Amino acid sequence: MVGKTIPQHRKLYEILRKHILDGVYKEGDLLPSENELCRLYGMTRPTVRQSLSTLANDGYIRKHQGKGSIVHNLPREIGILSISGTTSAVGDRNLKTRIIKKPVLMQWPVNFMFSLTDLEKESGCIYMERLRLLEDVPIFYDISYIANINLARITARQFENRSLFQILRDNYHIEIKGGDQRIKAITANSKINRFLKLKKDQPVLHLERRLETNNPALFLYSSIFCNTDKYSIFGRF
Amino acid sequence: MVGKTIPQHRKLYEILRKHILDGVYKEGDLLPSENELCRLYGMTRPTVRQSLSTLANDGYIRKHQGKGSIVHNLPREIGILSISGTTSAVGDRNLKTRIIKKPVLMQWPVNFMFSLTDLEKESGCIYMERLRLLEDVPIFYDISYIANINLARITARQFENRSLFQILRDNYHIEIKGGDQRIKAITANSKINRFLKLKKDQPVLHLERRLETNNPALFLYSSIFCNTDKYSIFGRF
DNA sequence: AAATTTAACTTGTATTTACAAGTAAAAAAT
DNA sequence: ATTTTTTACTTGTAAATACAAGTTAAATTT
Repeated sequence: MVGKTIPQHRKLYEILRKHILDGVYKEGDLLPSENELCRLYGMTRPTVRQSLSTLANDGYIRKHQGKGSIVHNLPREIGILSISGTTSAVGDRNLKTRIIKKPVLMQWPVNFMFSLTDLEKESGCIYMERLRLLEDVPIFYDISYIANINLARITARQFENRSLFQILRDNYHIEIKGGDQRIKAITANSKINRFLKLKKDQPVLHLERRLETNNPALFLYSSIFCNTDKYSIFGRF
Repeated sequence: MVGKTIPQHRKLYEILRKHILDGVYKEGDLLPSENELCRLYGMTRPTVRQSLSTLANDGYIRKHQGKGSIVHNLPREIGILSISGTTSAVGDRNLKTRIIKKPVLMQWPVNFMFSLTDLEKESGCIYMERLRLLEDVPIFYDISYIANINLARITARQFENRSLFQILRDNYHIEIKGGDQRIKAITANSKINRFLKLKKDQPVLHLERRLETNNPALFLYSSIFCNTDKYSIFGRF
């Protein structure tokens, strides 16, 4: 029932993306030509072109008419601007998660940062707070809100060092489709200051994000406080 | 010589985009189906699909298999995250530009924020500083750097209340193709403080951007300080 | 009346074919 | 030797076709 066939263009996308990330194709390299990829992977050109188009959109390559597709695998730093989750952005390697408040079911806050649908308001809100550490240095303080729509037993699950996205995907078949966010520079309150181990009056990046999922009624909200002293937030467009 | 034919899929993209921005299709509306667009504009489905795919990538619509393409024209606030220039992002209406330092040709700063090619280093750098005001409130302090490559007489041009991108497009046929940026929350120095009329110790958003153009050797660099007290930086992904 | 099935839509995937346009290097002419 | 032209690549655009898969509402059955 869950077993869906993965389209060919997606397969090739994943293969090429992995090769780029693994360094098989390096920054500035030309990818094999479209016709060559057709031969190599037994696909037709429109299919290959769809893979390359997605790669270009995601910033992994840049296409040049008459020349080819050039790898553009910049160091991504903390790329949470264009990529869905903190985990996939940084790369799971050195990012640890510490749960500050375990997920609980509660009412939505008054004057919530985004406007909510009636269904969301009725369903109530699953709330949690997590601290994300990069090489044992606290970088993100992450407050998450999800409407309690078809998420049975979620408050009982194990969140430690596991991505929220991963849990939603594995247990509830929920995928992130896109979203939008607002960014501000603020002075943190004492609680954020304590958790992020900030110096006095150190400015903090504040992100308010609304993520859309494959369930049109279900959104993920998060309020993220980010220490940008050592690391930058990085994005491509 | 400059007159290039615009592809059909691009034409349809522009038409639909304009209709969305003008409110012909409103937030939540279904666009005409792909087959209907084929009939309406005399194109085949792959061509129509290319237009819709670009619209979806740019965040104007969201596609749903079996349902259709749904308009997704959120208010974009100050969307300089995903859109190329400050002007196009905010909408030219209320954004004024005040020149602080007129463009001059100079050497690149030592320890420049991005790594430069040898050609860029040799060419020297066109430097300028501008203040951007939204409804007469200073919002952005914008420091721009461009390599002096085929930009004859640029230091003599009129920049007041004209987008840098517009000048480059109109006079030099340079288009922005993409780019990347880093974002930090910082405490501004006294100069930035003065121009942005900040309160004491008010945090400021700092963006360092590198924009790529249709000339593979030419990049636009800018260091932008942004007062996010009243407005947020906005982005879609 | 309610539940189920069917039919008529929608977008998604994929192939095949053809030519246009840009790039770069080899070949030819100067 | 240098310049120009040709050639052989590359990606871009576009059409015609076919079927898969998701959605919705009408038709049918229960």
